[in-house]
Amino acid sequence: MSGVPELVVLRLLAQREMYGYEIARTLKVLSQGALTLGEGVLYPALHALETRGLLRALPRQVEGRTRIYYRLTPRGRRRLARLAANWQQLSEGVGRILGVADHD
Amino acid sequence: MSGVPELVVLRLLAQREMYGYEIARTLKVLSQGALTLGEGVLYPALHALETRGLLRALPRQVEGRTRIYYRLTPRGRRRLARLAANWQQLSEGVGRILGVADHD
DNA sequence: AGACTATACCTCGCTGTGCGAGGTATAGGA
DNA sequence: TCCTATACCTCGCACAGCGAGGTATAGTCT
Repeated sequence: MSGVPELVVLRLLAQREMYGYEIARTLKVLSQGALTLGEGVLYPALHALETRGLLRALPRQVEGRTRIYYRLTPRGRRRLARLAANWQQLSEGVGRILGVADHD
Repeated sequence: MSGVPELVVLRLLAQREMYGYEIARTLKVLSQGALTLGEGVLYPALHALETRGLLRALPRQVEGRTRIYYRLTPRGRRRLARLAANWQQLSEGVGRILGVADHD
């Protein structure tokens, strides 16, 4: 399947550590609304990524609320590279098919 | 989700009518292997699209074998337009996220 | 004749993703 | 007091995607 949520989460965390709610907001802004991860997608995804050893969780108290920051592990970084390459391929493949003008 | 199989099938059929096996081969070639629809994906997808009125089936006998050609209906054409636009948005959104150099 | 490959269709059943809906709790403004 | 924003969470459904397997014909090679 697409694996888009996993891909974009890893990509954001490759730049700097972020917490869940922040990731959701950032994705919405960056993609200009084209890619909105609901919390029912995001949080389970983060937990799965952590369990699989691609992220490390760093809980912190900020202004009376708990934030769980996530940081990419080396394995996570490798995984990101693979997923990004896959996406690139898929994206180009689909683009090529959408773009065929007339092809015997 | 992505809906990529549906999208590319509709796109191919928007050019000319094709039969299942041909669609599979064509996709493989056009996408340069990046997008291979297994028969377990393709045939059920074609049936679903026909049931939903997006395709019309045209069985023909060719050299002793049955081929089922599919042709896009007007509804199918409209559906394709919507899916293509969605894909464009998603693709650009993901691209923007993957491409962020440094953002703070 | 027998075996194998390519063409051409099909179904069944699993897996896992994606997702909405709902739930908890704190801080702060109206 | 109530509502909104922040910040986390889980449950359970729906459904796509996919492999594996099955049928049948035509042609080729041995």
